[in-house]
Amino acid sequence: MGPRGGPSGRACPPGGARPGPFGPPRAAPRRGGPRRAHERPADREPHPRLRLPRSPTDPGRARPRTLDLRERHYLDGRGGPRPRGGDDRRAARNLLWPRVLRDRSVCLLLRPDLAAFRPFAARRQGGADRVDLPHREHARRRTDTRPGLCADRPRRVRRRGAAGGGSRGVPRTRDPVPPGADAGPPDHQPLHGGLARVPGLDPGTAGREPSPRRLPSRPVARREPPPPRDGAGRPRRARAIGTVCPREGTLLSAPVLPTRFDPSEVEARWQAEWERRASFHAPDRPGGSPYSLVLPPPNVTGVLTMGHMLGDTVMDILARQHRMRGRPTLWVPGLDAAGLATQVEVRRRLLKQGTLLEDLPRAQALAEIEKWREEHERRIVLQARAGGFSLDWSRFRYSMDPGCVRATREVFLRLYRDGLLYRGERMINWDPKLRTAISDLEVIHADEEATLLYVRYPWADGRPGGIEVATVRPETIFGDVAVAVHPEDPRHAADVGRRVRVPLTGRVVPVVADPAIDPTFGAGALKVTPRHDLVDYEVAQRHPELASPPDILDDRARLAGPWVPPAYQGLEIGAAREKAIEELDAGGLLVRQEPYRHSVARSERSDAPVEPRISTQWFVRMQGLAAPVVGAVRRGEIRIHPDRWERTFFRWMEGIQDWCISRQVLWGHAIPVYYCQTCGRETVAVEPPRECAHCGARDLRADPDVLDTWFTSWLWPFLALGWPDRTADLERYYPTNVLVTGRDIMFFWVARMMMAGYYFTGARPFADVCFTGMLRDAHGHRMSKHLGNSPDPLDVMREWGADAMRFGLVFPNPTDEDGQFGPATLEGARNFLTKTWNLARFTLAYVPPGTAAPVGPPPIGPASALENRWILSRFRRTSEEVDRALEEFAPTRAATALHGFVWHDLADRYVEIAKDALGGKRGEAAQREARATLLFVVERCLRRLHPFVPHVTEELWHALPHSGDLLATAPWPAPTEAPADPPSEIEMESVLEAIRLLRNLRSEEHIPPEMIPRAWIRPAGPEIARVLAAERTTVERLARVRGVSLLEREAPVPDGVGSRVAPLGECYLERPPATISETRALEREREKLAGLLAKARGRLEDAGFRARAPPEVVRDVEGKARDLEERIRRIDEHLKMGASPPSTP
RNA sequence: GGGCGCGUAGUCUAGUGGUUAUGACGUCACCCUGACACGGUGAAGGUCGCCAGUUCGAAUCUGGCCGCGCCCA
Repeated sequence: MGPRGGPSGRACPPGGARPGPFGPPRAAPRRGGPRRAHERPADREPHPRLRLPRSPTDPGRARPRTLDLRERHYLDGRGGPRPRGGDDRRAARNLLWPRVLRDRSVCLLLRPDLAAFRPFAARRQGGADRVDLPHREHARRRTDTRPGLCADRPRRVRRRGAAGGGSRGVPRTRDPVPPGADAGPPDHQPLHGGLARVPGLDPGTAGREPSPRRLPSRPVARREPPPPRDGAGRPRRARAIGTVCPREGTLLSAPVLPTRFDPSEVEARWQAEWERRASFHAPDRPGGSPYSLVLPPPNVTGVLTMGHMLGDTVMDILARQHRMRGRPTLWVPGLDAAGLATQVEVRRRLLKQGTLLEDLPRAQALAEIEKWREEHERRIVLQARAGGFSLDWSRFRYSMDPGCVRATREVFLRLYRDGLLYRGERMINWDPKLRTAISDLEVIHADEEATLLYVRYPWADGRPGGIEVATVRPETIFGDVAVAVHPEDPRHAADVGRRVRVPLTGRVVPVVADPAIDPTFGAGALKVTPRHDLVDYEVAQRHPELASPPDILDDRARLAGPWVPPAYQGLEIGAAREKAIEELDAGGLLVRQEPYRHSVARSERSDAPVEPRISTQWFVRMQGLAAPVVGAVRRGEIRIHPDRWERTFFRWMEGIQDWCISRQVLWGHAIPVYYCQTCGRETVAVEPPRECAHCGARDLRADPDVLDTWFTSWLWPFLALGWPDRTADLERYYPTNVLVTGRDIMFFWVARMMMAGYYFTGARPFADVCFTGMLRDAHGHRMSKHLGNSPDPLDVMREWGADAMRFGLVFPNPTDEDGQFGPATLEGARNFLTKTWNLARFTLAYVPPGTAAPVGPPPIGPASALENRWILSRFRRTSEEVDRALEEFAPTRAATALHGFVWHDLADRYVEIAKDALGGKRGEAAQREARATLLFVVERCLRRLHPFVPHVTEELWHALPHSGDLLATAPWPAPTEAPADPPSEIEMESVLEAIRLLRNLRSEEHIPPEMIPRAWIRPAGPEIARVLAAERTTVERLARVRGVSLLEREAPVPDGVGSRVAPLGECYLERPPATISETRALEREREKLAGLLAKARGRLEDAGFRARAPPEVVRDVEGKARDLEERIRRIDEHLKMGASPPSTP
């Protein structure tokens, strides 16, 4: 399928140098103008060998209509004002560039014999629609293409025409890169060897739907590329890397990468390849020191959210980095059944179909839940795989698999035997909707509006008046056993011991004193309802003389029980409350009502108001379990990152309450307790017993309850490795190294895992805990499924790619704080990946065929080019920062360092500076050194970036010379590889500052783009002078100036120049005659410097400063002040000069 | 109510006592420049929440206040 699948586009237009439709408006002055006269017309023509054969399916006709429009425009488009406004532009662009045309990048082979690259071509199958398009068209130009909007084109043309037509401006030579050592025969080894036909490229396992472009069976409707342009009209986008040296006929035979990378294709391919090679399968017998972590098993309740992706990305960064460091690395995936939570979801789904889960027979209900689990497990696994996370899927665990069942029961038995479990009647949180006990942690408190009622409880002895009681829950009045006041409350001192009649019931109860009563609340008196309020319960405990009441609410929170009058029996709370208020009012006992805001406890799962209720449940005694953990964290045996959360952690651990572990729900691990119907005692066993352990009777009844889902989860780090068996994995990979999770489950899970780890294995379950923040959407709102603002990670990955998602998650928001995540974040990440991609394309263009993989930096000495010394030194510093940040669990810092280095130091500065040397303009030795430096730094950047963005780096790494099978298993380079060279950084600063100053002047003086002005610099010191003299050509090229002269200290200021004063020295730039001097910038600069000088002088005049500040600081400030004075003096000179009209240069 | 944390350009963010306060997004201007317009160059934009204190010197340390968030009750 080579030719068919191969590029249908062309590297360069096949036609001759005839004036294309783009020709007249733009090309004539610029390219056809006199300054290009030395070029043969054929220069814009590709070398014959660069021309690609037309694919048989490419008839080379039938131009899309849109392109005709475009053409017409360029033919006749002139005159009129330039349209403004993004919408117009966008509309025009959309009209003219159907998405498929715009987004598909160039895919070119610059080699005629496509057969040699069949694999590559095959992989790019579907490239049929990848036409060689000018989609880099400037937005404005696109606008121009709309008939009638063509507008201002002439304005530009006029200007250019003026510049180009006259003798103004300096002809810019555009020497092509001369052939270097790479001018040899195009026998570069095929890249991507063997990867094209990855057998396991199964979209299912790869977690991604196949891109239609990759479907081989269906030839995509061909889009004809735009007509060949030549000269200036030729769409620039059509350029491919290989054309860097077309004139010499040098062919870089490497398959040219498209200008952007296509994540859907690249990512699925590498995921399949990693899987095929079992790259993430942890060795069963690891040598060296293993690195292990468990994936916090997501709940089958739903699917993965962006929050999961954040944690997973952080874990993957750590895992991949350690794997590259050569440590046998195990990352265990898993899934949590999340009993109650899942059951609630299944119940909700069935309810929509009109079925009540509770009505189904047990087996059928469980089958429904199982169905749910299957569906969601599939989805979750798909999502996790699509992210490219380096999980060892062969070790996948599910919290309800047989091993987990056994482990959970063993743990129960052990705690029971050790006396840490008890069954008791205590006040627990009751969810009346789900009709189960829940733990304290599953209760959410939130402020809600309510009405506070003041109810008069009349004296029992019939005297007038009574005691005023404030309550928001009048319906619980039937459960009252007393009225309580604070013992030191003078208002009620006389009332204690008297008796009152409970309204609506007539029961007589005492007034008691109790210190728990808040005398400032309401009227200072509270009704005591022990069975339905924790505080009241405790009050009642302290007053054993009070009656012990029955429940007044049933398990659905309806009024019931012997103390409830018939009229209220069976009423829901709300109805009962209304009725009570009505009757109290009617009876004249309702003194007043006022609005009241108070905290209401609701169930996390059902959102129903939680009823405190006395109930018989199983509990774990936590205090003994917590003690060793607190000690361990204090000793630093387990470290929490960021460490400020330790305080919160300790506070909770020290006030820890017993854990209610039994749940009255359908789904979960059964409580392994059996009650003997004969002797009444309980038998606890891992395997269901046949007879009572105490009396041997066979009449056993299993406990009907199940265990809290966290009762299994808290075992996860060792359970996932095979505990309680002494498996090989457990031996070798436990304790694990790190746990990464959200802070929201610090108590639920993290703290309990620590307790379980120490108690059951005698060891810490992990050495470090790393908390991630919550994600917020672009508006700053918390991402939640509830709000519907949390996108499905699969959608995000489909649109942006897994790598962009991953990078967007850790950059730029700190991972341990709440971070914003939205399209802007993703766009930034994607742009960075595109930048990296193009940096590699650029490198590829300058890497001679057959270049060996870089083993280390090229030998660099004092004679080496400054930019090479500088970039290596910068890379050294960046590498150190990356390693340090990762060690400190700060992936954001590492990502930021890499982002800044790759984009700004490497791409913006180094590459621009080194272009001359790379192209061979500075001689062969310089070229060799530059190429070796570039290749080394780029290759090492790919390695360091790999844990963050594994797919794109793997792809690029294979395209560049490399040694080894996979980047995923390539060694992590040591930062010390590259030499640190601080002087080079100082020197380069001068060069960069000179460039910046001149560019700045250029911009301020409105120097037209085509003008290359002369420049002068008066360096501030000999060292700067030396550097600038040595790097003069670099400054000239990057600042687009010519003939930089270094002025002596007293040399006069050249005439007709714009000027700038800076620490570097003074810069002057020739300006076009018509330009009026811009003094504003100078004045602004002077103002700023004067402010700084005043500040410095103030400090120097301060006797205290001179006396107490360290001498070096004083010297520093003195130097600074002198420097500032000098610079101000010079600015003043310039301003004086500027006042007189400049002479013509 | 108690505790913890956070307030730095329009937005997000770096910054552990001496910096001309970092970077990104956004804005404005110019530009297709032989890797990249998902790009390049330049510019504008800051009372470092407010008030006091410590210090020769505070975005940075202390206290108070204001605002926001989280956890716990």
